[in-house]
Amino acid sequence: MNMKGSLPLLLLHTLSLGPSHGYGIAKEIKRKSRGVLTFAEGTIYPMLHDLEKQGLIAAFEEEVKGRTRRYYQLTDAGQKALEKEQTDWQQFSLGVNRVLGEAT
Amino acid sequence: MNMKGSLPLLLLHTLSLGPSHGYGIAKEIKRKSRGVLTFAEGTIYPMLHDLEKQGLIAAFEEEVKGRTRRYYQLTDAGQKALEKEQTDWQQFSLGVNRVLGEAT
DNA sequence: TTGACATACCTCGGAACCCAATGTATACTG
DNA sequence: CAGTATACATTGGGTTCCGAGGTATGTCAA
Repeated sequence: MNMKGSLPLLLLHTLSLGPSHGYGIAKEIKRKSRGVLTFAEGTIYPMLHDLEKQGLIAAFEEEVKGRTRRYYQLTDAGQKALEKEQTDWQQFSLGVNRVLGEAT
Repeated sequence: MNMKGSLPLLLLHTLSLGPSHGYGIAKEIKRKSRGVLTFAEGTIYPMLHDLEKQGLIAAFEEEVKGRTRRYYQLTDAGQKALEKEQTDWQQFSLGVNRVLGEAT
């Protein structure tokens, strides 16, 4: 069980809605979580590189306003990984709530 | 924001129901979470020592069946810390679910 | 009675996750 | 023109967690 690391889940899920780039993903996650989940750039970029190395996401570069942006999109393996991460999260979250909820 | 570490929360909460010892706490958490949250002993004991050093829990030893057991109980500071951990968890959990839930 | 399994404590080394700080460079806005 | 946002990245280090290993006693079935 992976007790920690919700970042891969969040990254994968965000990319499942369409291709995006590091900076944009970070802002999306922050916005949707209403400021609760604010991952630093020093966290996002290395993790993105890691997911790419694992083949869960694929990168392509694109010129936007004279600047090269590095976009990422989910691969098939990434889609599978996302599904696993999601059930893991549900299990984990339910587990914690059960421990907190049950009196004995 | 503390993205990780649900263990202190779980430990503190378990002790808030009454004094217990490392091995027993571990089994309790596993049982209540229905096997989802199974922390290894190599995780539990060092964390217990850490919480004690922080003054959130206090230890006392007791003889049980000819064996010395090291019991822990929540201190006042530990009670406060537990409350903080609980709201942190709710925030975090809600945040993740919001990111996963919102389509855009 | 002997071997297996549960109870109960512990440490060490290392992996994974995450951040702060720092650096680079361009675009927009007042 | 200065400040802020965009956009990428790396380095060093802290925290969290686990696997593997060690020690010792109690219980129960074969």
